[in-house]
Amino acid sequence: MIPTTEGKFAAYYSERGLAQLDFPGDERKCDGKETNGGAPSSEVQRWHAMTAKALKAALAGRTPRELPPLDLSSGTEFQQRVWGVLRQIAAGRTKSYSEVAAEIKKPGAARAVGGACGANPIPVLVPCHRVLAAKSRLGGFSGGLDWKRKLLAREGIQLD
DNA sequence: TAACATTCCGCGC
DNA sequence: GCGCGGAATGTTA
Repeated sequence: MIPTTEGKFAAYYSERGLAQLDFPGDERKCDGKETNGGAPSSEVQRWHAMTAKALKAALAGRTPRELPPLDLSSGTEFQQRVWGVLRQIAAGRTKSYSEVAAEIKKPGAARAVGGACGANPIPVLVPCHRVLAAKSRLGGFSGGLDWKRKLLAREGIQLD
C-alpha cells in the first residue's frame, strides 16, 4: 500500500515489475497470484519505493523523475500499443480518443481506444486520465470521474 | 455475439 | 448552440 495525500493506493507486482495499481477503496479482484506470502524480494521493495515516489510526484502534477518497470503483459498487443501512446503525452497536455487512435495507425478505432484505457491496470502512472473525448469533453473513467477531474486539475489542465 | 471510457449526423428546442 | 437518438466503428471476453 502506498499512502498519499489522496488516500492509500494498492500496488501489485509480478516478476517483471509493477503489474497493477488501484485507487483507494477500490478493492479490485486480485487474481490468484498477488503478493507472495513470504518476504518480498529486495527487487520488489526497490520497485515499491520507486512506485511510491513516482505516484506522489504524479499526484502533485509533476512528471515522475523515474518509473519502476511496468509489467503490461496482462494486456493485448493493441492495448499495450495504446498505453505506449498514453505515456508519450506530456504533463499538462491532452489527447482525444480519436487522436490516440490515429497515432497507432488505426483511425476510427476511437472506441476501441476507450476500451484499452479502461483496461489500463496502472492509472496515473500511465496517464489514462489525459485522454478526453472529442470537443474536450470528459468522457469516462473507471475509478470515477471525480478522479479524472482532480488529476487534470492538478496538472493545470482546464476544460471549457 | 454483445458490450463498451467514441464519433458523427440530423433534429428539435 | 446544446442535447438526444441512431448508426458506424474496432477490440475484447
